[in-house]
Amino acid sequence: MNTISVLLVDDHTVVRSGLKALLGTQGDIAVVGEAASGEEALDAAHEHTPAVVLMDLAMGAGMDGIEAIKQLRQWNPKQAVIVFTTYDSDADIVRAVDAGAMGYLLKDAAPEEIFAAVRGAVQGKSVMSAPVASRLFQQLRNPDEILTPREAELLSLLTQGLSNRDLGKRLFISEATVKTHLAHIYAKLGVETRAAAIATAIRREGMR
Amino acid sequence: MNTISVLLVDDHTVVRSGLKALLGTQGDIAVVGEAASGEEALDAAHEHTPAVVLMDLAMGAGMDGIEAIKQLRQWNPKQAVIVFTTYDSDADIVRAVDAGAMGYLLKDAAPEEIFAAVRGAVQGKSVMSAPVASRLFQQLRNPDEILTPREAELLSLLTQGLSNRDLGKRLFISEATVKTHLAHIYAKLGVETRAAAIATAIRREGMR
DNA sequence: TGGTCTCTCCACCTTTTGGCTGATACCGGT
DNA sequence: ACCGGTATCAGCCAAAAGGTGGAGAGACCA
Repeated sequence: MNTISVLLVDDHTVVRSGLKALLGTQGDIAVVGEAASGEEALDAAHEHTPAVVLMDLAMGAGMDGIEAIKQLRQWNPKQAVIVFTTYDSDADIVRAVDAGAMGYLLKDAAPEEIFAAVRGAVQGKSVMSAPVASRLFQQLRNPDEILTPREAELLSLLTQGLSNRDLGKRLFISEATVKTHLAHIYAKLGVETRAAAIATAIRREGMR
Repeated sequence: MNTISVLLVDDHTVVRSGLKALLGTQGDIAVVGEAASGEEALDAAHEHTPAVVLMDLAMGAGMDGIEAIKQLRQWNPKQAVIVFTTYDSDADIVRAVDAGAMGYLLKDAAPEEIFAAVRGAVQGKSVMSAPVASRLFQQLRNPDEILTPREAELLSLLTQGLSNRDLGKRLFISEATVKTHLAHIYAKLGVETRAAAIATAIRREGMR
């Protein structure tokens, strides 16, 4: 059996060494490189061509994890990337999967889970922590059930092409509140601009 | 027969006096007020409650004609408004009709045409200059045939929620060019934001 | 040849959005 | 009595979008 080359990407040195030690216990897994930022990750991936990239989403400065995943996959569409992060926000999961992540592990995952994810990734299998999987599943089934009534109301008006100012007037709330609601809506829909939110909402049937 | 009260709105004094003299020759038409801006128009309309408002679309400072029409109609939904302007751009026509204009005359219209428009307006009839009518008709029949191929291409990508930068990259043109195309698209669709353009485009069937 | 249309680009300026942080308040369930 | 979710608002800052006006190149047609 071939050994699986792994690239670790995390801005915390301690996490990297911990992972390295952990993965080192497995005969068929070898850490071939480390990176502390998205930029470094790209360089390292080009240099070492690892079979699997284990990536933290939250990175201090520069390119964030999502962007790094996108670019990794752009450079090599077959690159297996596993997200290994502390948080399990709905939006992050969707965006990571969207960007092309093969797996999604929380940092409190059991060692066996991590090994399984790495081995699965090289075979094209998607492995994710149980809580993550259930969230993703729920999200895919009824994506907007998670919007609060107020948010849905706003989204509906948004599809009419109203500006923040107009939305505020229409709903008798301040522009600041409108912005807050919008930020929440974007996060839940997994988009980052009002344009994309409108496109998503309208195509999501019924809202036309 | 009752005399028809008319409010003139135009930022050019000469145009107002010319119109006033012209309308004065008709026994059944009386100019009851004049305004040089959108704001003044609203005040004057509240004060004089004219049967018909003759409004120039292009007004130097402050509220533009379209907005003035909207507000006039909001205050009194039965207010008859006739647009009396120099230009006959497609977008202006659509937007004015949308805002609730009863008629649309070009400034080179024959006196009889103007009289007819005023008399027609109080009866709820829509009167417009021939060239304007034909444009409007064409626009209503196939609203996007007027988009150039390149513009249609851009609009299609726009509905995917792309940013100007992304659009530029995708089409191999500069962001400046993207903005130019967008401005043209907005004008042709009769909207003023990308959000509204997306909503319009997607709902316009087929583009989903 | 001259006019019109389309596509391309630029600079300058204003307004709108979006990201981030933090705060208050009400409700409902543990 | 405390906590999580919802809804409300503020201020600051950076990025994106929109408005205006101008300009050149190529196509096409009268």
